[in-house]
Amino acid sequence: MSAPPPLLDRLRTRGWRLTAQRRVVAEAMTGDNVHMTADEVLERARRLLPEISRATVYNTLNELVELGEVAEIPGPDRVRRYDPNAVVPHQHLACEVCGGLWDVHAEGVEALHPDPAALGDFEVASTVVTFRGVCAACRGR
Amino acid sequence: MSAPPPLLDRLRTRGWRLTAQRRVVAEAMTGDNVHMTADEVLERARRLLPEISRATVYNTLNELVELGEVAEIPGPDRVRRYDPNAVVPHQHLACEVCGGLWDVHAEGVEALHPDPAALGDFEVASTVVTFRGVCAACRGR
DNA sequence: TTAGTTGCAAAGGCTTTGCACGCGC
DNA sequence: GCGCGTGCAAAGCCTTTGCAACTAA
Repeated sequence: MSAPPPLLDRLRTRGWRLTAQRRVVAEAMTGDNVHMTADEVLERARRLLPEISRATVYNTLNELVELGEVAEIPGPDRVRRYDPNAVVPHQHLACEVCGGLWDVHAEGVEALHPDPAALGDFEVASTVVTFRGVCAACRGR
Repeated sequence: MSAPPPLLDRLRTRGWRLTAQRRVVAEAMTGDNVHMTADEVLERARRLLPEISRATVYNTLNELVELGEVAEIPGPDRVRRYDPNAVVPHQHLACEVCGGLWDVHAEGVEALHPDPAALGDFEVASTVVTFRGVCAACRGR
């Protein structure tokens, strides 16, 4: 059925100061199965607002991450990717060759718990599951 | 009791060309101090062989990863960490504040499988599970 | 011998920062 | 008007690379 409220609506509600740049970044992040690098976000944002700067895209992405609206995904390469779908729990397929990322669902994630003995005073906030391997495109090469 | 399965022996068997530098990197990776950054490996290696260069440490670590003897762990920060324990499956606790990593074991990892419908032609090689949160030391601040 | 390894320094790629100007509220 | 947001360029950090000298097998 209906998805959670659009990113921009959620942000407005939270009193986020709205500028053309921020709107455009949020718009660039909208959509399904989107896992863009900061550079890809910049590229998309520039189609809507050509004067936007790289620094602003980085600033805005970092804020969205801090607000918990967007998730930062560490992948096999060192490039950060951003997942607008932070609200809906899901897992990822990560290609070790091209660094690409795709959403996937897996069962049993909630059942995973670290051994309490080894946990000590570590406070777990989230469980990240990633299936690493090689994507179809990279296998063809 | 029995000596740990020496990384160096495995490598020799595989026809790895053995140099002082490589031996020292392998030694630096041995032990319980298990999730070092390249810089930390360099520091330890230098205690044993002061002339070793940073580039050689990077080269050697990358080789060990390619050989499957060491695992590269992507964390919340962009710094790569190296896990000599690649042979024994285990999971990690990752501190989002300081970037620290600790081994932990969790049950049910083998039972995780991505939804085949979304998998397509992606070939899964391994399943990575990380519990993200805040470590005891960082919570104290 | 000789192919593979090392060290140095420089380059590379991604991200952050300092500061002056501009704009939403 | 005030204070936060933006843009630019430069710096920062981690990692890789080019190349000449060296060395294990």
